[in-house]
Amino acid sequence: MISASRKAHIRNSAQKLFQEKGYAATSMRDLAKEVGVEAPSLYNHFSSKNELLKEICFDIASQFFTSFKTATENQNTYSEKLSAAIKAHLLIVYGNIDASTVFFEEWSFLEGADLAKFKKLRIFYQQQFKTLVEKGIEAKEFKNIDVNLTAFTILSTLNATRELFKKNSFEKVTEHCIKILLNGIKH
Amino acid sequence: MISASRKAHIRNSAQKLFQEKGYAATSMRDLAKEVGVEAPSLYNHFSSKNELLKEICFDIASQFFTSFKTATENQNTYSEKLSAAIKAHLLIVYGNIDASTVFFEEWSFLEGADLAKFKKLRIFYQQQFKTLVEKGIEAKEFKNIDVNLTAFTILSTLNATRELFKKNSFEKVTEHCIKILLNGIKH
DNA sequence: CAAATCAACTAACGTTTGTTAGTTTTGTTG
DNA sequence: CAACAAAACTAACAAACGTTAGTTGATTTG
Repeated sequence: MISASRKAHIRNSAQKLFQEKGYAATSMRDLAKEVGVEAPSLYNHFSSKNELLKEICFDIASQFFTSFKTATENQNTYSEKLSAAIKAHLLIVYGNIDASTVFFEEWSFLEGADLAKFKKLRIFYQQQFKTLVEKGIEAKEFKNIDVNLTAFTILSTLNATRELFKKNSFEKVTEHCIKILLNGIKH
Repeated sequence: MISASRKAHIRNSAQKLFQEKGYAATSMRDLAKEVGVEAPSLYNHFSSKNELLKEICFDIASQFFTSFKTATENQNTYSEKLSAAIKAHLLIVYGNIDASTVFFEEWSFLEGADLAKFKKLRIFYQQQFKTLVEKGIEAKEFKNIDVNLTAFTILSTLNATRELFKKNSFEKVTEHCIKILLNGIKH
């Protein structure tokens, strides 16, 4: 049981509990019990409860960014780019349901500079979707709809899919989201 | 300062704080400070912290149900019924942003029988939207899409609008939601 | 094999938590 | 205005909180 995997195991347990009960309602003793250890032992791996949250949030954030970039850069039309971005986003959610939930629901418990930095990342990610919609409108691929509202709607729909993946396959959910969201905006 | 309005004032403060910081992270002393009183005084009006949450959640739930019913029963087509239901839902959200947020985000902190009852209400409300979509498909007004996924998508989009109302008018958001959501499913 | 590092442990700290008990003040009503 | 009820107060409770200190046993490294 080497150090890296132990740390990862603790983080996985934290993701699970934060997702299940929320950050504030999860105590370090709850987490310790889940890991199978006494609470103070956790501090050999993480300096604080909030650092645990920080690592979870920023790690998955970077996955969303990477996935978005590689998915969109190899597409031609904005319709295709948006489809690819949606699919890429959902792939990360599907593969990291616990962490995604923490990312969407618990980030507000980040503190100080971490919180500020996280907010900026979030806005920037949303901006990427907004830009896609904007350029799609310019290219006459999309209807002339409100860009802010549309980008927001797309992301909030995607974020809600965590719930759907419990009972539906990745393919089915993805297909449905792309269909619903793109039909609403395409010419 | 009569009893009823005092109680309402406490509940409003609780809604605000629960929405802002979450139920678990809001202490009775936080709430007391917001109300302008000492913590034990709150127990003259509510028997526990959880009862406060219960009243908030079930009160707004009944508003959603009433609003849905009166909105849909006077419409002819399923397209119109769904539009009316969306608008009715958004009207409640718009008029009760704090309570709606608590309803959507903090209900899981309900305890025992309240929690079980609330879950049933939630499923039933979702079922109403599902039925609307189902009948719309039967009547050939809507495409032959997955009913569960569609009902879920509609509601999660509507629930996310809390955020939008901070920067956009009721009319603009409502119009946008109806357009996006109905265009995605109409023939 | 000794030295050093790592990761667990127990004990305990100071705070904050929801809540109760008992008392005093405020406001209403006969 | 006296009597009563409503709603505030102070003091305090036991439990749970995040975290620190100091120690012990296991594992890795020179």
